[in-house]
Amino acid sequence: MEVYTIKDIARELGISTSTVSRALRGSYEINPETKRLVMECAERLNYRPNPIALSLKGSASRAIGVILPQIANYFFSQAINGIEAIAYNRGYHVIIFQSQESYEREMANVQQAMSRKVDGLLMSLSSETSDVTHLQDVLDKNVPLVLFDRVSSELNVTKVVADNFGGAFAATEHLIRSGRRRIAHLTIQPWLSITQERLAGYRAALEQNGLEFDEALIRYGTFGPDEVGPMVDELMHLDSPPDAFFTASDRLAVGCLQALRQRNLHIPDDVSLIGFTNLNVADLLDPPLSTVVQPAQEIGQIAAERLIDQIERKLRALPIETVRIPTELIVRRSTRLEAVKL
Amino acid sequence: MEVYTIKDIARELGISTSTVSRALRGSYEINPETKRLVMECAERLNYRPNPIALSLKGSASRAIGVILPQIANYFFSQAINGIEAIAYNRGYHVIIFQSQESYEREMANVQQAMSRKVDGLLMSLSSETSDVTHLQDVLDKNVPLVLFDRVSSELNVTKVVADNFGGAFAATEHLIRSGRRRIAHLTIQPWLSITQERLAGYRAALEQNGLEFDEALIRYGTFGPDEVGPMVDELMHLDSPPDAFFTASDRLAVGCLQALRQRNLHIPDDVSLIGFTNLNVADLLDPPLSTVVQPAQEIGQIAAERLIDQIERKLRALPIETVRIPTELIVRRSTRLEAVKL
DNA sequence: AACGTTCCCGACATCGTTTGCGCAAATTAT
DNA sequence: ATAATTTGCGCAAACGATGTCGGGAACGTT
Repeated sequence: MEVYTIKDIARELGISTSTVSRALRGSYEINPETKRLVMECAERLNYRPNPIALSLKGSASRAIGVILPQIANYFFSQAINGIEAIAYNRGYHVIIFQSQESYEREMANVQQAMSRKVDGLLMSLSSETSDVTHLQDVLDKNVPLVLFDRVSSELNVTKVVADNFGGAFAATEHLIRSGRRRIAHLTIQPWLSITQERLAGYRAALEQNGLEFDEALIRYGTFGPDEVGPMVDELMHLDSPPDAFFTASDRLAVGCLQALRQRNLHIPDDVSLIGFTNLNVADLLDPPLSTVVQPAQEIGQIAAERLIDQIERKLRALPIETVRIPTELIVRRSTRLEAVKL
Repeated sequence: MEVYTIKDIARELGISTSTVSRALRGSYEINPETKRLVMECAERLNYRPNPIALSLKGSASRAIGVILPQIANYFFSQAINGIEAIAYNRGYHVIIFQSQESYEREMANVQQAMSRKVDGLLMSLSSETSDVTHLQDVLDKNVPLVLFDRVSSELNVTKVVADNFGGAFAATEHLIRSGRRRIAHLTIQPWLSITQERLAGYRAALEQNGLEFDEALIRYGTFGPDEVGPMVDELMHLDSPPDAFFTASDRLAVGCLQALRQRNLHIPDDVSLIGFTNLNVADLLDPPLSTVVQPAQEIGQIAAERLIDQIERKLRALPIETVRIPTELIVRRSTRLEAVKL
């Protein structure tokens, strides 16, 4: 388990380190025979180039940085899984940073990732982030950047997102078709791309079905603890309370389910509930929760692929684009009114 | 957002880099006035030492490596959360590696972590790992190592674990007290420390309550997909089938719940179910799931604290010990027979 | 006046690797 | 046979920071 350097190989073979280095990277100006010897020796000693030294030199560190709000979250942990799988296959390490939904920490994370000389950066923005100059700096330094899930329209980079509009549209339309008319939407910070897209899908479904969009039915969460209960209370005390809840995240869906049950509101008799979530136990809940599933792992995989493509073909600029992954509507009992009649 | 080096400060102040370096680390042999100037300049330029260069030099990299089987797992993602919180507070970065339950990958991860010159290593063993010489190598190189959750008795290092014996004992006793006599135990690979401890707790509870330990009621999972259904089928076709299931992990608990429901076995009328899990939606399941909760985040925190303590007080060897964090039994409807009578 | 101490600070080597340049030997062209 | 080219390889300088020397200036001591 000793760790050998290029020097060891050089000494072993009685040649210079430059020659070893060039031989290992297959330079044309090295004698094929020498190359063979070097390769053989490197193999024998189980030589692995020191990533630290490489990074310091400014060349590839074969590490990509991932900055996201929270690891302990169904969506993100699955996304990381996808990222890690691709990165591993293509020979990259993943260095993970959590912004904890803080703009401050996100900026610090970016700086640290840069000083660790990552070859590229994969990010999902914190909920506090509205200014993206720290990311523009990354781009200015020519470090590839791919955004996923929570993206910013102000940056001209590749983005990988779920079809938030389509998912929200489908969820809302499903609720309308099952007879709901007052559909509340619990969502997160309004300036986030995903919030806006989901809200737009929700609104479009309402309007295309001849229903009025009512701002009073929208609630914006802040990732605080136990914030869903009060929101539900407020909504249920409206003159015209909601008959359905459409939530925009894992946490909100679970919180809402909990709040509704605590208040003895029966689902789906009193109100329907549908979530935008990656909860893999959704069908084991009481009642089984209808959801719009976003393929978190796939989003992570595609984001990682795009990033590594960019890293490796730096010269030939790859097209900047927004990849939109379809979501899937899964109807379960929490929105299935007929089921109640059984 | 420019990034400055020690050279920039040296040039700015017309002094040498050595002086700047020493001034920054408060060496006694630098004129207080010079120190002040350097500090001030560093502050002004927002100087941050380059972690890569530090690592190369062999000194602290202020990064700790975390190697664990899977990120997308309730327990581990919460543990990472705890680790990251402590690491961040104490100025360390966290580099995460997933072994994907593979011994091969775990060894590769260890090598990579070492070549990235992490200051210390935090590990939970893959389910394939029985040989730990790769970790002994780490210790031989004087790199601090702390194991958590899945630990090995063959290594003389600090370990942080849940009270697996106590938790299993409590769960089993609870089942016995509620009238169960044939308690099946679904667990994971038998050579893992947590498996053995939980099994021992289960067995002790049985024997102290005058019940026979029956090997036929034990099933060992392998992290394969959909493996729980067949296990349940086998058990229910025994001459004397179980009247309760005690599962050793998140995945098994959820899988078991699903399997039992698919087979129309009513919980807890037909069989009770209790899990050893960190599922935070356990009380929203149908039925709400009794669990032994292990404080994943706390385990992560304590492990990180111990590791960083070891890193920073390398000289004075800290005591090696096994920290055992209490678990908590939470009884919900899945094991509450009386509740059925409502 | 000559010597020994302190006090500050700079030159240089170092970590592992890459890379520009140059140099000798081997090969080809004249 | 001499000149021009090619081939194969080594030297040394970087990357950013630290640490080992050692040296000059300003003291105090005989």
